[in-house]
Amino acid sequence: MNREPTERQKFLLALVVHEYVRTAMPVSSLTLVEQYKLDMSSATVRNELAALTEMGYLRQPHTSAGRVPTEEGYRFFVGRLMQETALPDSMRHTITHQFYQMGTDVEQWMRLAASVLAHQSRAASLVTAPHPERARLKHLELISTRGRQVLMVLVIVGGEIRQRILTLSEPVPQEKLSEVADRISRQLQDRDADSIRALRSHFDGLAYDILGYVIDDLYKTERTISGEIFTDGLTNVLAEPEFSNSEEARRALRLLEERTLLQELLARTVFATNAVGGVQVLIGGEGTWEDLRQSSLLLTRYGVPGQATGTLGVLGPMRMAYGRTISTLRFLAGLLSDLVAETLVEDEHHTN
Amino acid sequence: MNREPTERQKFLLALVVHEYVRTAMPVSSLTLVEQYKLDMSSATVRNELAALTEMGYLRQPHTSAGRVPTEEGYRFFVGRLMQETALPDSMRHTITHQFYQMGTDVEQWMRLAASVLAHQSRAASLVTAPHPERARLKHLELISTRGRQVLMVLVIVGGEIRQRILTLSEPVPQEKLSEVADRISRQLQDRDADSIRALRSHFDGLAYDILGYVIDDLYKTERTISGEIFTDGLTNVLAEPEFSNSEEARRALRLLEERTLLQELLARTVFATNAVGGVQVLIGGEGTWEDLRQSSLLLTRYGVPGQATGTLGVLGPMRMAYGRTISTLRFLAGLLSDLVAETLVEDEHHTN
DNA sequence: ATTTAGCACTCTAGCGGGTAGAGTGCTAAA
DNA sequence: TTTAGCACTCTACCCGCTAGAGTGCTAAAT
Repeated sequence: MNREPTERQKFLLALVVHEYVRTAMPVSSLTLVEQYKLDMSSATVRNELAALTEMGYLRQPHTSAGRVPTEEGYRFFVGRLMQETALPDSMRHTITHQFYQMGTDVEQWMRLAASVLAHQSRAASLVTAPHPERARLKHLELISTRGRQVLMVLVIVGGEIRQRILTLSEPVPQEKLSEVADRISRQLQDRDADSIRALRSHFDGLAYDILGYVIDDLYKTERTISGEIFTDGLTNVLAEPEFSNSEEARRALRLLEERTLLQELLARTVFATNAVGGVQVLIGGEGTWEDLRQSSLLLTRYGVPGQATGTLGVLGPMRMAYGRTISTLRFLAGLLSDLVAETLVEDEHHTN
Repeated sequence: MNREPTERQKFLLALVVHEYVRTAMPVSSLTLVEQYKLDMSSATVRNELAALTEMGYLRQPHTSAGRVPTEEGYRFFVGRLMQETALPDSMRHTITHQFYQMGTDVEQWMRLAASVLAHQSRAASLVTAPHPERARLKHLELISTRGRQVLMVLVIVGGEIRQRILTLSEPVPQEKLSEVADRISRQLQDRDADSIRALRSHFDGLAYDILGYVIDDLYKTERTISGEIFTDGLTNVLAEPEFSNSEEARRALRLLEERTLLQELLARTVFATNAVGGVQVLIGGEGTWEDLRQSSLLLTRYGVPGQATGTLGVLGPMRMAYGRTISTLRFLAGLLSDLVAETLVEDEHHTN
């Protein structure tokens, strides 16, 4: 069933996908000939479409309807036929400019990335903040609040900040707290949880206790996929005809709402089937994700591998402008990677 | 058209609302008699329903259909007829317990609040974090990163934390930075932006510069309605029949997605028409909000007025279980207010 | 060996008519 | 004032029909 299509068949398959993405209606042989001024008759096209249908790349909603790509068809298109629609240079510049103008606020970057992705792909986007794979201590601060309660602020290499309220066994004056925090900051700077645990025994009572919380928090930082998942363009997917019945829409949106589902998905998808230049393409849920049966999910990682990475994703109908979406993803991933690299270099420099 | 209904008419109006909320189908006179074992005939009910229709509280989708509440009908119901469905004690305890178990992480509180609200109301919920009306400095930290770049961490009374990267005119060693931060923290603790601005001239070069950023950030904190708006239960509203056509669904969800719209709404709604014990009830967009024509929005504030407050909201179809939703809102607002008050007291105590 | 014109065939979307039933409003009696 | 009874209205649904879109196949043309 899946023998290699001829060149002409591949060409026609690409046209069918393109046309179907554009119109959301089954594509007929005559439409193709007229729309793309093909140098052959509709009968010839019909024969070829019949062959593609035989091979499993197209299907007919019913006997007297045009053709629609199957999941297999989309996969073949994305993997073998698609040419990326490069973003116009002006657009790239505008976007780059926006990011650099935004300063160094990670949260703003994430919102902007989500917004750009949603706009360009006309689908729902999701972005996770860059997340250190090994959380290393950059700075510790202890602030006395009331009695035995202390606010612990943990600055992690890369800029992430964690806060937490501790309850100590007895009240400790601010001077003492500052002194301990300062000692820990200086002596354990740039160390990760494991390393701090090994050195913990060198510290006395209060510092020893505090380090317990620090280690705990560093581990927590490594474990959580990311504090927050930024999304945008949810309403885009509701606008698509395949989600007009709203039951399908719910299925898809549930993913974006239930972070646990999403995290599982992200975790399992790192090793996904269809990858184009670092972009994972999940079409129709790949038979595994019931809720995504009608949808496609594109994912890519950005950042500096081994140090801090995050995820960019687009969720939309299977009938999606893969070319434009993938190249947007790639462009944004590159841009964000540069930004992350720069902040890491800054930290690095500080270390030496 | 709006003369006062008789007692019996009010009673029947309440029944119609109740029944329609339950079934989402037009309510007939016979249904009412049977469902609620009324001590009168369907003909009598019919006469009363006709009167209520005349008054504008009910309408008929077509001649031979049952009755459906109008916006006016819902307003009358909420304002005059509704009895709140108190949450069962066991539920209150469970929820309270969850909050106290969660510790002092504000973000977790918000997520939990959004989740509880969405569940209880079976609609979409939105929650903004408690936000100080006057941002007062609690603690300042300056951390050298690379060359002239410095990470400024601002802890604000109430627990909020802001971070920002500054670029100084020349490199400054960490010791000097710490000393300046420490001096500022000690001397300007608990002061707000205005107060710090007045005292700024007492400080020398570096500290003076830094204070500029501090003042700026404090103002920013006061201006932003809240860093983040937490939502949950978006898929609940998609499940409602009135949103099955997806165009309506988009309109409603757009509000929750576009934070600017939402902020405008929150700002203008503080002075809204229909308020029940602190809960603002916006029915059918009150003629102003085109996107909410089919929806109702319930809002309430929580926190300590004049110090730190936040907003709780529920967005759902006009056909909503107002009783349960409002009492849930009230309960949660009280709970969160207590929590906020406690953290404020802690800070207060620390001050003395 | 392909390509293509021609044509019979199939299936859907849409329309009109016809019907059952739900629910009303009204009238007249209780 | 309530209620039984009934005529009336409107919808939802089913049915059959038709126009048209698009196919697959066959046989001729290249």
